[in-house]
Amino acid sequence: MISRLKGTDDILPPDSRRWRALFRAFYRLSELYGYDLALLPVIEATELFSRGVGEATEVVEKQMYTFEDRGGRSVTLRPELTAGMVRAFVEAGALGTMKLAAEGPMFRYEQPQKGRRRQFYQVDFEYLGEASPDADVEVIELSHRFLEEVGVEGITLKVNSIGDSADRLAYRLILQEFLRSREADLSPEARRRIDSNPLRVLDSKADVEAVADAPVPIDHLGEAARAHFGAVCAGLDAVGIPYEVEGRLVRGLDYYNRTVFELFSSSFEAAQSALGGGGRYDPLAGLIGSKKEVPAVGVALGCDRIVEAMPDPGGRRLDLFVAVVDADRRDEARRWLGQLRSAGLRVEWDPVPGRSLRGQFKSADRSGAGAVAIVGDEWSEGEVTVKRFGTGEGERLQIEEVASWLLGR
RNA sequence: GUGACCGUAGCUCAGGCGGUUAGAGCGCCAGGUUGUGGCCCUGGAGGUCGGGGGUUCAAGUCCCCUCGGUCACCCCA
Repeated sequence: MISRLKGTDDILPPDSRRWRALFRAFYRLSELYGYDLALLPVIEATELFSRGVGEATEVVEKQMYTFEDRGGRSVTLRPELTAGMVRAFVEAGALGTMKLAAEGPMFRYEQPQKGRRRQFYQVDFEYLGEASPDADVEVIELSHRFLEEVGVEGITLKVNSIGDSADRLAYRLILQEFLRSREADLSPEARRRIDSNPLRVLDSKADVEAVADAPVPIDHLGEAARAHFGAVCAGLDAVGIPYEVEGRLVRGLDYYNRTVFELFSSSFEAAQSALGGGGRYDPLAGLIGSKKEVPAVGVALGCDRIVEAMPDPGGRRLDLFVAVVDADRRDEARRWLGQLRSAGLRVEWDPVPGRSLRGQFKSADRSGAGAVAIVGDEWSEGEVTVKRFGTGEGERLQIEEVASWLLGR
C-alpha cells in the first residue's frame, strides 16, 4: 500500500469540519474588507524566491522544493505567497492599489513536528500599491479579526519597525559592530550570520542573553519610518487592538521594511506558536525586477496552527434523512430530495434500494441527521411520517409542510 | 541537518524469560426485528506484527540497517 509522503497530511472529517469553518470565515472577511480573490500558481520560477525572499534566508537556503522541469527550467513549489502576489500584480500591469486575498498550500522541506508540516496551508491578505500607514493598520486589524472570528483564544500581537533600507544599512553596521564585540558569546550559527544576515541574530533563541542589550532597529529609524510607525500604532490604538512593541522582532524574509508584526495564541505553549505574521514590503517589487515601485503590506496566517487552536464548530451535518419503505417509490422520493435541497435543506438517503426500514434508521442515525422522513404508504395521500432524533414518536405531515417543520425550530 | 521516544486489525492497545493456530475493546458489515435509530444478543469481514537482513531448532519478542510517526533543537506559518 502506497502511503502519504513525510510531512504531508490528509485532512478528513471530523477535523475537516474546522477547516471548512476557517475557510468560510476567510471568504466572509475578505468580502467584508474588500479583498478580492487571487488564485496563483503553486509552482513558480526559482528566482522569484531566491531574489524576492532572499538568498541568505533559511527558507531559500535549505527549505525549498526546487527541481528542474522537463524543459530544463529551475522551478520551485511556493514556500510562501507574498512574492507571487507581487509578481502577479506587476505582471498584470495593475495600476493604483489592489487588495487581494489568497489561500492554499505552501511547501517547505523541513523536519515535521507539531505545527510544522512540509505541505501546510496559509490564508493571506495583501494590500498592494498603498504606502499609507492606514493600509498597515487595516491588514493588522483584519488578521486580528480573523483569528477572533474563528474562535482562537488569547490572541497577542507583537509589532515592530525595522526601518527603511537606508536606515537598515546604517543600523546594520552598528549591529555588526556590537555582535563582533560579543562574538565569543554567540552561537556558531549567529557568528556566521554577522556578515550574511545580522538582523536574524536578534531573534535567535540560542543567543537571547548575548543580544539582550543589543541595539534594536526601532531606535535607529529615519524620520519617515518613525512617523510611519507612529501612525500605525495610533491607528491600532484607535481601533482598540492591544499590541506590544517588540524591538527584537525582525522576521525571516529579506523583503520587509518598516512595519513587521506577528500574532500568537496563548493556547500554544510550544515552540511553533506564531499563528501568523507579516509586514510592509515596499522593496519586494524592485527585488523581483519591477521597474514600477509597489509599496505594499500583507499578512500570512498559518491555517494548520489556527485549526489546532479552534473549537469544533459543532452542530449536525444533515437536516433530514429520507427513508423509503417501498423501493417502487424511490424515483418520486428522489425528486422530493431535490426539492428539499433547493429549499436549502441538507438531505440524504440510503443509496441502496430496498433495505429494511430498521437498516435505514441506523444509517440515518449515523449520518448525523437531525430527523427522518418515512416515504411509505402515506405518500399516496400526499403525506410522510417525520421524526426527530432524540425525542418522542413520529407525526404525519403534508409533504409540503416538511421544509417549514424542519426550519421551524 | 541533529537528538530522544515510538511502530501489533480502520482506531486504542494486550501479547511473562524467544516456544504450538497472534488476541481484546471500540468501529464496520449482516442477522435477531421488511413501518422505526440508540441499548442488547448472534455471526462475519479485516493482520506481509512498518520494511529488509541477521542470530536461533524456533523471532511479534534478541541484534543491525532502513522507512515512517511523535516531540524537541534549528527555523518559521
